[in-house]
Amino acid sequence: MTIVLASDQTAVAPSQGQIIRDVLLGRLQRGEIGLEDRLVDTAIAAEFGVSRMPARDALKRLVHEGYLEATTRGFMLPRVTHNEILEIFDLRRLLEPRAVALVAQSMKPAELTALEGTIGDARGATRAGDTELVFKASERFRNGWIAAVPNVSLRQAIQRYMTQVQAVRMLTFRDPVNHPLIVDGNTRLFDAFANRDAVAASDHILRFIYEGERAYLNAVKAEAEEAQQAAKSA
Amino acid sequence: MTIVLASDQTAVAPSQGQIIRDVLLGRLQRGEIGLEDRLVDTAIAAEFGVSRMPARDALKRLVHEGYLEATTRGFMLPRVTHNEILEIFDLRRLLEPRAVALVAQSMKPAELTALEGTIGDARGATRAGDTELVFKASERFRNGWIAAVPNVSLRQAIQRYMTQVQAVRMLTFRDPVNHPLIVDGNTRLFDAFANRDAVAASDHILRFIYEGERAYLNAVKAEAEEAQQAAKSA
DNA sequence: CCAGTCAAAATCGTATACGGATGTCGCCGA
DNA sequence: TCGGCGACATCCGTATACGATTTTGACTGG
Repeated sequence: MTIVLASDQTAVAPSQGQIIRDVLLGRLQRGEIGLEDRLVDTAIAAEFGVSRMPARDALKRLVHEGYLEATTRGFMLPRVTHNEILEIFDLRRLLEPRAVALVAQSMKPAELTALEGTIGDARGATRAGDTELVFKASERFRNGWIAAVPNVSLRQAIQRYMTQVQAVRMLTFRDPVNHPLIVDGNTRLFDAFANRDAVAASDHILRFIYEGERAYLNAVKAEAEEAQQAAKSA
Repeated sequence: MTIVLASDQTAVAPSQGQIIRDVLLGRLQRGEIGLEDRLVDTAIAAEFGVSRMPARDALKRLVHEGYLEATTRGFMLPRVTHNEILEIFDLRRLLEPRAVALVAQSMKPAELTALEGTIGDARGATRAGDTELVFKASERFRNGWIAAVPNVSLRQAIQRYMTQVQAVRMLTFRDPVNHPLIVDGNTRLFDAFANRDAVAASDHILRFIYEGERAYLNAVKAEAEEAQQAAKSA
């Protein structure tokens, strides 16, 4: 897999700010930055051995990309509202069926093989009951097919809300009941890719998104009940 | 109309960079910056009476928003490729039918009245043959309904590609044949809004986008033939 | 012991400065 | 006269520094 930049083909010399931004984005996407963490430019600068400017640059860019939120005291993860999450499910239903259809028609054997590996990993991890690994494998599967979306604008539109999806995903993953649903959904999607069946891919992802929404709503309900129980017992 | 910021409710003190960015964006959207113009941070800084930092900040933000392109020698208008334009038409067909359907169901009387004004302006300008005014009115119509999209995430996804749409629109507007098509399309869409007819709104915008794509392809073909003519006569 | 006030720390936004890369222009030779 | 080469100008990225604002924490008075 070659490194592909956002909009250009020749990467002469990525600036420090760019490098830092990429590293931070990786951490954000891997969930290494918690809701309570505050990212401060001076700290980032010290870590990377540069001045505040490239660090600030990276932070401001991440804010603009929607990955962070600027506060009066450092940069933090944006607080995603319940409503926003429902909006994003709606948006996903518009974009992703077409995206996977295009992928099904254009996927190269090498990409297919890479995806197959993540499916196997997820299956193994589910049997072993390793939540963390199921999560990682499913994330790699998703990132894999998104990277294969041939319509660049469509791909970028999908990637915009990836962090929020990631957050929701982390919530629903806490209930192991959802693990087989996710693995099965991914498997069906993969089979559609392998068969170059664009229609099946669309149908599967749509069903998958609806299932994800239901799982999210269940998780929210469970959390609310839990809070109520705690309040009652106190 | 109250001033609503991108993501927050309280505007304590917009930074210089923010102000400059807004001013430059206005110029870009009004077409005051040509394809050959190079925006340089020192010049911007001098114009606004600040240092390079806020100017650079504004420029980099505009780059990230897709309004500008960073070169080794200043910031310029991005060169949108033919392929990218076709991709965006595809994306529009996915997002905008749903968006206008939601608008049709949720539009407030005040917003409707504002849109009605732009329709009237466009009709008048078409009769008068004033390309510039038709363009402006149609732009205000589009911005008007986009602002009324209740799903914030969906709205932002649409706004992301607005500059590119704007560029294409400017190209197709050069042929007055397209003016009545545009005005009629907007009128049909407006009627659907007025009748709260979500289905009709979806259908109209979809047809409108297809017409837009055809007009774009015709404009490209016409341009190519023109270039050929010029080459032959030379 | 608690509340109010004020000072200090933290952090952001901006200013100024320097080095490096890249494009441009003029000069020189064929 | 035209092409190649080198010095200069331009502009970007980054470093360092300073003032403003907001939060935190301690100190004092009730």
